[in-house]
This record gives sequence, C-alpha cells and structure tokens, in this order.
Amino acid sequence: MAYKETLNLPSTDFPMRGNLPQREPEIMQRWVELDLDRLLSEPDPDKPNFTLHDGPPYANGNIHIGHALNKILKDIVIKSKRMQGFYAPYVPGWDCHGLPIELKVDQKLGKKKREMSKAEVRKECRAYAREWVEIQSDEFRRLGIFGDWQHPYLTMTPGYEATTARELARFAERDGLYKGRKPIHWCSSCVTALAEAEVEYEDHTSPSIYVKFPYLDELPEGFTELAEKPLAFVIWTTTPWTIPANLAVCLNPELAYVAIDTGDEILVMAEGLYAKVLAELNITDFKVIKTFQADVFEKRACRHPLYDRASLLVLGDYVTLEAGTGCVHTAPGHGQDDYLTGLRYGLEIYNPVDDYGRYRKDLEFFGGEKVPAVNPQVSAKLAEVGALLNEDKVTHSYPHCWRCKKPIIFRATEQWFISMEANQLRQKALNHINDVQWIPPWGRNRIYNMIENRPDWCISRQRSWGVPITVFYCNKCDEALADGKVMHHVADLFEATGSDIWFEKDTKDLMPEGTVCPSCGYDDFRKEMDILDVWFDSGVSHAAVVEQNDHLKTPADLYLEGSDQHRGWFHSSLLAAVGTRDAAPYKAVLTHGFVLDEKGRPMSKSVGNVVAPEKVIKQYGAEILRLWVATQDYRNDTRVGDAILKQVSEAYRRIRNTARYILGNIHDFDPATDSVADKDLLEIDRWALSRLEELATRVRKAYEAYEFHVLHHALHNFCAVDMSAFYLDVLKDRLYTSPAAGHARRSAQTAMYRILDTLTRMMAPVLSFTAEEIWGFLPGEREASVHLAGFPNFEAGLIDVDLEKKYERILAVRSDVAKVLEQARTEKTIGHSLDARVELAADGNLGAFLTSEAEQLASLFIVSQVEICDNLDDSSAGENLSELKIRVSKADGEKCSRCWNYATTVGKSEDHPEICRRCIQAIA
RNA sequence: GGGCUAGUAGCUCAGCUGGCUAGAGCACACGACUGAUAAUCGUGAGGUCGAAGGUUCAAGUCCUUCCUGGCCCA
Repeated sequence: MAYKETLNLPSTDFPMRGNLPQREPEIMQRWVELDLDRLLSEPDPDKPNFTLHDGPPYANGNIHIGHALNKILKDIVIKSKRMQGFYAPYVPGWDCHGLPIELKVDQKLGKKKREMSKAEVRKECRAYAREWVEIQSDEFRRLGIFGDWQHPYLTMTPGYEATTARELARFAERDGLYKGRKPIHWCSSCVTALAEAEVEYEDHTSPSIYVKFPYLDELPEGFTELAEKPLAFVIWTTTPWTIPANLAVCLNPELAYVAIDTGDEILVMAEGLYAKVLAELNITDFKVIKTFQADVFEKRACRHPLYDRASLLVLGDYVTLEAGTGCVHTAPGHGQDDYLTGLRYGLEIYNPVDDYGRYRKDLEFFGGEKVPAVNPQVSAKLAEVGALLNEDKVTHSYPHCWRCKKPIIFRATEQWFISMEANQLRQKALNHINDVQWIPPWGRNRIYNMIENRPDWCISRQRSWGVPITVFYCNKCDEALADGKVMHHVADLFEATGSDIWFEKDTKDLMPEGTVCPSCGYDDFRKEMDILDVWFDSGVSHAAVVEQNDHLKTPADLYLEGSDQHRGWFHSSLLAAVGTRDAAPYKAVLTHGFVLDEKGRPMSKSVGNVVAPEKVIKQYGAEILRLWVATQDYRNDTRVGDAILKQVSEAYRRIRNTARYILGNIHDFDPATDSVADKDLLEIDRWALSRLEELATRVRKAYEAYEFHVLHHALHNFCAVDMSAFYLDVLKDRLYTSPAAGHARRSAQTAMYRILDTLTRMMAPVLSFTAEEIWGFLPGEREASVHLAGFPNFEAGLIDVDLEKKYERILAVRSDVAKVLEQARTEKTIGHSLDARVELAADGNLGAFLTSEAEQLASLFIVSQVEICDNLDDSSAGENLSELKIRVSKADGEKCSRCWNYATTVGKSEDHPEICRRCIQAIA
C-alpha cells in the first residue's frame, strides 16, 4: 500500500460532474466581472470586421426552442469568427410593433381602452414590448449568448422609427409608393378591418346558386356548332351579394371543359363536374356536343347577367373540381384569388360595398341595401332575368368576427403599396439575389421564385401600434400627398420624440410651413391613420442599424434565420434595400430548419410535445442546449426531446471527462518550464499531436463552412476514440509510474497540455461555459477568458503522415489482440489486460514490422509482455489482419504491487520484494 | 394545389465526381477493472440505405414514379 504514495496519480479540483444548472450562472457572473460583452464590442481596427446582422425576434412571450436554436447558431458563428481573428460585434434587436402586442394590450385594457386616445394605447403597447424585451434579453443571455445587450436595437425607438419613416419617404421620392385597392377581411358591424388572426371560422348556412353568364363574344375557330343556340358559362357561388361586383369568370387551363346542349341552350362547365351539376339542376335531357381546353376562350367576354357590361373569361390554376362548376365567379374586390386574377388581367378592383356593409347608393337595383342580407333580392333579380339556374342552401365553414361573432365579408379597401415594377424593383431584386451567397444553395431558388411571382407589397394596416404612414390628404380635393420632402420633415420630428407625435400633434404642426395641395392649392390637410406593415419596420434594419452603427459594416456579411424568413425578413430586407439603394443588404444568407419533436412533428401545446428552453436549462444546463445545436445538421429540420437531450449530455460528459482527466495529470506541469521540445517528444506523443493537428484543421474548416455538426462529431470522436480508448489509456502506466519530473512523463504532459489547450479553444464557440471552466484550470499564462483568446495557429510541422500510417497498422494489430484478450477473459485466464502475455507471429512484411516495434507493443496493448514468435500453432488468427497469429496466456512472473505489471523481476530485491525492477529504479 | 426541401442502424451523423463484406459515436447486451470510479476499458448484436421501376459490368450514390414528413404560399 505504501507504494501507492510513490505514484503520480491524477489530481484535480475540476469536478467530474458539470452541475451546469448551478455552475453556469457563476461563470456568467465571471463574464460580467470581466465586462466581456463590452470588451468584445469594442472595435479593433487591426482586425477585419465580420458583421452578422441580427434578425429581430418579436417582443412578445418567452423564448421557445426555435429562438434558442437561432441565437445559439448566431453565437457560435460570432464566437468562432472572433477566434479566427475577426472583429465580430453582435448587436441584438427586437421587433416591437404589430398586431399581436396590440391585441395583448387590448385584452389587458379591456373596457378602459374606449376612453383612451390612440396615443395612450400606444404608450401601453410600448411598455408591454419593453417588458418582453427585458425578459427575452435575460433568457438569451442565460444561453451564453454574447453581445451588446446594453445597446440593442428596437424597432420602436425614436431613431429607428425615424429611419423607418425616412425609408418610406425614399420609396415615395422614387414613385415606388402608390395607393390602390385590395380585399381584406372586414366586419361591417364593428366597422373595422380584421387581420387573419382576428378571424374565426365557424359553420354558417349560405345560399347556393348556379348562375348563367351569357357568352357574347365571337367564337374561337372550330367552335361553330356552339353558335346555333344561346351559349352560357355556368358559375356557382354561395355569396350572391358579390354578383353585382362580378367582373370575370375564371377557368382552369389544365382542365377539360364541355359544352352541353340542354335543348334550348348550350351550357359550359368542367367535364369533371357537369354530371353532378346537371343532376342538381334536374336536367336529364342533354347532350355533350363538344369537349375542349379552356385556354381558347381566354380574354373573350361574357355579359354580366344583371348589368350591361362584360364579364371576362380568364384563366387561373386555382380553379378545382372540388366544388362548383369549374367556372368560377370572379369579383376582384371581394376575394383573394379574384383579386390576384384581377391584377393579372388588369381588371378594376371593384367594390360597391361601403364601410357599413351597404351597397353604394348608385348601384342599380340594390343601392343602399345591406350585404349579405340582400342575398335573396339578388337571387330574385337573377331569376327575373332568367340567369338563375338553381337555388339551394349549403352549410360550410365561414369567417366570423372574433369580437362580435358576426359573419364578416371580404371587401376591397384603399391600401398603400410598394410597386414591384416601379424602378424595376422586381427585376433588380432578382438580379441581386444572384449576387448573394445562399447557404444552403437552394435558398436562392426559393426566394427567387417568390420575388418573381409576388404581387405588389401592401404596406398599410388599419391599426394603431406601428409607425404611421406619413402621408396627408387634402381636405378639399381628397388628393393624397405622399411627398418625399414632407415625409422627411415628419421623419425628422420622429427622430426627436418618436412616432407617437403623429397621433398627438395637429396636422399642421407635422407639416413644413406653407405646404399646399399640389392639385388644388388648398392648405388644409388631414393625416393618414393607417400604419406600416411590421415587415417594413424590420426590413429597413439595414438602414436603421447596420448603416448607423459604426461598429457594423454595410452590407452585412451574414443574415442567419430560419428558412421561413425567405418569405419574411430576408425578403422584406431585400426589397427595402434594393428599392432605396439598389443593393442587397447582405452578402450571404444562412438558413436553418425548424425544430421538431422526437417523432418529427411540429411542437404544439395541444400535442403536448413542446420542449421549453427554460426547462432544458433547469434540467441539463444551457450548455447541453448549445451542444444539442452542434449535434444537429441544422440545414434540415432538427429534432429534440428527452432521449436526444440525454444522448447529448452523454456526449458532453465524455468531452468533460477527457478534459478532467488531462487536467488531473498535468496538475504538476508548468508549460513554461516543463515543456519538452517537439523533436524530443516520445513517438506516441508526437502521434497524438499529429492527430490533434488534423482534428484542429478539420474543426477550423467546419467552422468556416458553418458545419457545426461535423465539428462536434470530430471533437467527440477524438475524445472517445483517439484519446480515451487509446492514447490516454496507454499513457497511464508512464504517467503514474515514471519519475514525476522525468523526461518520459514530461513528454506525455507536454502533449496532453497542448491537446487540452487546443481542444478548449476549439470547443469554446460551442461549449462556451465549459471551455471557460477548463480555461480557469489550465496551467500557464493565458488571457483572462478563453473568449478573449484565439484558435491555435495551424502547425504543419506537427502532422506526420508516416507516423500516423504506422500507428494505423499498430492499432489494427491492437484491435485483433483485444479480441483474443477478450476470449482469455471469458475463459478466466486473465482479468485485467495486464495479467496477460501476448505472443504474436506473422510472416513477411507484418512480421518484420512487429519485430521492429516489439519494444513498445506491450505498453501500447497495455499487457505485461509481448513476444514475437516465428510460428504459433494453436493460436487465433487476426480479424483485421488475417496473416496475424495471436496467442494469449497468463503473464510470466509476479504482479508488481506498484505498477501492476507482471514481471519476473518481482521478488528479486531484498529491499523491495513486492515490486519490479523498473519500479525500484523509479523510486530510487 | 404550387414553390423549396428531407427520408442511411433505436438516436445523432459520415459515405467526394457510381466501384472492395454500407461506416462512426451514443444508446443497448455481455464482460473486465476498481489508480479517470455517479468514471474507465473490452467484446458483441443492430441497416432489404422510405417504396417500386429503370440506366449500368457495377447504384445508398444517376433517372422516373410513388409514399411519408417539414417550411412558405394558395
């Protein structure tokens, strides 16, 4: 027992268990004391700038796992860039305006809201957003995200709002801004526009009518047989009140249509629907006289059944065979598809219904009537003119107002748009897309297709919580004044006090003195009460943040968000920048997938499969969440759940224990005085450093390519396979039993020290807490924080390809030996591998190789003796190396009670009868 | 319905321009050690590469169709 005292056993205070939920806050405290966020935000003119511009999360609710994934990825990018030698500041931001917050505040205020002014309600919204910014800020910091948290950007601060207004002014200056119409959900009872989130779908009984639209154009070539009788296209609708607004009938160019002779007339509908329809109409005597594709009728005209105007035949692929006739009644002012079709064909976005849901007075037949109550009258009128084929009732899901619970309508209203064609915005945006690096590359096609096909950007919202659209209307001629100069004037006012003044000040105080209406010369105006789409807010962040912050560089090097942002922020940012600057706001765009549960389903409260970051942090620690991010190939969707997190924490423990073991074995090592020069290192130590350098190279490349899962697997594999299972295991004998300050032990310590130093730096961007913890235990002079240090430089001299080849061969032999040792263990010949004596034999090349390496094989196999024989009869053949013969037997001699190797020298010494000669020399 | 995208062992990932019995690690089973010990080491068992066709001397890798997911639209 006394001999144990002469060993150099590992010793460290570095705890085996991470205890992350407790320890992480302590490490964060250290970062605060070091003032790391500020130090890392300080510009460093000697370093190239790398700007990752943060996409602002919405300032409402606690963060979810998707936020965690996004922010951790950004943090890994920022930290790795910094360690690669960049100055990489990170300015986090929040999206603060918009409907969800307004609705929450509405709820909170309840009846009180009615007595409050718009400006007062906005103050409540502001306070509400601010509250969540603080909460989320803490939550993000708890994840170990570094950034300028003292100076985040908020889309609701005066400066930001001023920029938003200015960017809008720029669009106006370039004639990119115009007023048009678009159908929106409208509640005639509440007299208000509704957002999709305020619409509830419930069952509702509506009329169901079939209506004939008489064809009155020339027939296409080859359709003469249809000229013999009156010809009509048959539509089906459940909203008769929209018939007065009908401007077109839409057909699907992919579907076959038929003309049916019913005796007195010829009716047209889709081939796949006519049988069903005719049955409903009780028409039994008919004949299909022609089948055709609809495209020949494109842009030919029917006559409106009630009014003396055309209803154009148009094409649209959204027409289906699910219901109706295949000929779709199209009122561009009253439906989404209808609207888009209307735009494509240049139809008027016609809406004869006022804010209270009444037809305009001048509408023939129905003026002043309320919709949809007017439905029976419309049907009656259609019957009267002979256009109604059938009337019935149908129950279907229909939108209702969430507040008053009444059915709502779809109705075109005046809205502000950014034109996709003015200044060739669309084409320019498409061109710029091609100059951006999309990671993964398919992102390019995704956003390209969207920009190519999207309609003009509707930027107005009939809401309170947002940046006002800073235009005025002449009180005399009603002309809109969207003048760049005037708008810039307003923006300057916002700069000082924020956009609330729009709702607080009188109109004349918001306009430059002497402004008159350009069309009538009058000088009395009213302000627009609509606000801007929040996508416009965040879309101008390049102007409000990147351009205005001296620490950041324009255009940003990288935007990094979920793949839904091809439609969202990447999209609006691109349009906002190209429209005003003719440049993309980013050089590269990186996207990640969505976080799903372990079965690959989206997370939802109702399914009960939500994994909350907060809970993971409490149970495992933020570090495990960070490592989880690095285990997943985030370019696809990622999965998370208990089993996966458990697996991640296992991987974590392996890395942590490897570090701990090394720390324990270098506790008496001072790199400044005890290091062994490269050329004097023992062979296997040189091998270990060669492997390390290859790992570092792979890891460096993975960081550069943003392939963090590659780096994690490489790191983990290195710890588990190269280190733990081989190198560190083999090293034990040398470390424990040789003289503490002798060359052999110092050589091992030198290698181990360098390995851990490199590993720690390499893991720091991912395992930010643990790397910091290890850093504090590493000996030698070093920066106060690993996050102030850099990645190690590439040392080509450490890579020794020949040596690695040699060890590859040794490891193959070792693996074969291990199998035979296992057999011996099963047969109870040995327990520990040191109980064994191994005999090897092989012909030719391998035999010569083994003979040349004979000296160190016992140590590498962790057995007591290895002997190379000429021939072995009763032996096992290798599995890796079939020419290899292996025999295992009980080792010769006695077990040394100090080093546990068997040796014939044990018992030969009178002074030390229990230990071997090697140990006697070691303790001498 | 459209645009984009994914589907290799229970899990997380490799598998380059088609070419040796499809690889790691983890988890699992069994065993060893008790000087990394709520650790460590060894061995083993896991895959018709989503399915079906096709091209080829040869396909996880190329082509077609289908199935099942995801994001965004409609």
